[in-house]
Amino acid sequence: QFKGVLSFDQMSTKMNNASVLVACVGMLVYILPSLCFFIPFRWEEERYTDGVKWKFLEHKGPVFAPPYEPLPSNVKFYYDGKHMKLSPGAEEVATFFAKMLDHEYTTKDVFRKNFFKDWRKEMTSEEKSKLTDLNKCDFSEMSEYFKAQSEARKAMTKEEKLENERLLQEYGFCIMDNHKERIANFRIEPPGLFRGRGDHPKMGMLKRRIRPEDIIINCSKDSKYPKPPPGTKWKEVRHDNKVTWLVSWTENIQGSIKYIMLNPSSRIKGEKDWQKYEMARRLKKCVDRIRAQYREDWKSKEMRIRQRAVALYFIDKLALRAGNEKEEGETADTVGCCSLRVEHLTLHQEMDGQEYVVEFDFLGKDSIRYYNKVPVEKRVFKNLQLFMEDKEPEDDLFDRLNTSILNKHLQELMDGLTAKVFRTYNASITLQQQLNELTSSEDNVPAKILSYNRANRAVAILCNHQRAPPKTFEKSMQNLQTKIDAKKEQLADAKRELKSAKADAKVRRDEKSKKAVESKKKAVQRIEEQLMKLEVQATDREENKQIALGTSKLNYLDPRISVAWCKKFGIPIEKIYNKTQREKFAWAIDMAEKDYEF
DNA sequence: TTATGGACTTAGGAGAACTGCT
DNA sequence: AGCAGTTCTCCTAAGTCCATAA
Repeated sequence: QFKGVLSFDQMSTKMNNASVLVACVGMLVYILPSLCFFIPFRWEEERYTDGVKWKFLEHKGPVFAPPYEPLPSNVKFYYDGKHMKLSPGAEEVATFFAKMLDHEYTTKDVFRKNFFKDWRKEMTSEEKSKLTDLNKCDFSEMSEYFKAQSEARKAMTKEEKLENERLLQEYGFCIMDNHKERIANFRIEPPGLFRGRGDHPKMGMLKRRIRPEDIIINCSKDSKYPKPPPGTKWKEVRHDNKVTWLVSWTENIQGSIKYIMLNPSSRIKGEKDWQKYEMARRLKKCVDRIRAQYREDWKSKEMRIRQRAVALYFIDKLALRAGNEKEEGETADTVGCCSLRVEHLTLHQEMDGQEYVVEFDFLGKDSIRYYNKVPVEKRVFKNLQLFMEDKEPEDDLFDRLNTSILNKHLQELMDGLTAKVFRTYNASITLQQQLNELTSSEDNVPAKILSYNRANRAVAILCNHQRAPPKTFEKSMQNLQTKIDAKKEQLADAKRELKSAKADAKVRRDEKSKKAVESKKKAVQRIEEQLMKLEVQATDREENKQIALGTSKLNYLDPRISVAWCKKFGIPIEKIYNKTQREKFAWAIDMAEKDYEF
């Protein structure tokens, strides 16, 4: 259905309404084959088939990390209390460690062990024989030096900004099929020490410097190829128009490939984003059938089918991720639905007055903890007991299931359906329902925005999008409360003044005192509004303490729902989406009318 | 059937930039 | 102007899912 989508070429430039209309009609038409003769000829040339992503691609290549600058001779390194001059290679790696000294992970055993092992590889044989114990290394002068440097840099940011702007203009854009597009990450990742998330077995390892010889360039044959820095060569220049990346290289920690790709505002990303939400809307149409199906499958004679059905129920109900298998010892120990282990669930026949409660406790993506107590249907509960029978805690809960089996099944239920579509679907439908429930047209703008944030928050909670509470949270809450108290006093004063003005006006009965009453009334009103705004702010912030709204907003919520909501309730779109977000969602902003339904 | 590679989306944190207040 | 607090942008790790090889 979504193969060879229509061009969004109008998205990168400023769309005019007429072309948007054409685009919308075009899309609609593409979805309804019966109207195929309607496909405007102008799309013909830009609609690709067979996985072709572009016809023309030209760019300037990546920006490399600045070369290493040796430390000034007065910044010293000490081993066992004695000054020691390091070779340039060893010194560079030492500075990576020194820059992280304030961070907790430099105290972790695994980090130190990995770092020291990789550092020794960069040492001269003489250094290697001398430096045998990391605990005897003193990086503090280096650390101080870098702190001073970053202070100094703050003072001269003007020139730096200018240089950054120049680099952006020169390397930050490419031409893809007649359009100048912003590149997302045109800078090559600088060398440093790898910091995994959570309990990562490779934390502290040396991430090596990427050279032109490591780089594969992708561009069209008939474009001006990017030039490698003088005296160097690219690893390869290829012309693969079945992929969207411009530059790639292999990273040395996991051996995986890294890419330079386009910004979310680009046609190629926007189009994909739109397809994602269209897929979720297709799921909406058949989700009832699928739910009925998996409930039926809970009773299956076959264990693998029961497991599949229970896993799918979790993915649907709890918005869990699919849960691919991971290579042990290569990454932090995290799981998703299909990779859940027995130790991650506790079954409670009865808990807090509810029957059949499942307690989940596991680390998910980015080692974020998922903790939830969920009442489930009796049949699910019984199945879980069955799956857990005679197993060790570290055994797989779904031993007859993996993501590939699950996705194959989903594919049969609906063309193009995979596990992650459920997350998108449930997130978007939740936003829409919550907005319908929470928004009142009588509310003023800040109250409506609070409702929006609450709807957004419901989704973030569903998807378990957490953040570390800001370090200054308690204090800033207190400050806000102080402000509110002050405002309340101010309001009381204003009310008193209004009262006396009224009394005054009753006695005097002249124009001047009437006017005074009016202006006092206005003042009271204004202060009331300000107070209300502050209180709303406080509520919003308190509720948001540990919740990250950004991820769902950016990746799970069909932007057309938000755009429609803004139009319906007269909220300026700027209150919901900042500049970057508006660029990313340009297609939705121009497409969705106030009656859009997900 | 499983393992591996490849391409792409999704994720939270760090630091820069901005805003509003005194 | 300077500061504190908030918001935005950048960074890159960590997922998903598909294709292909063994």
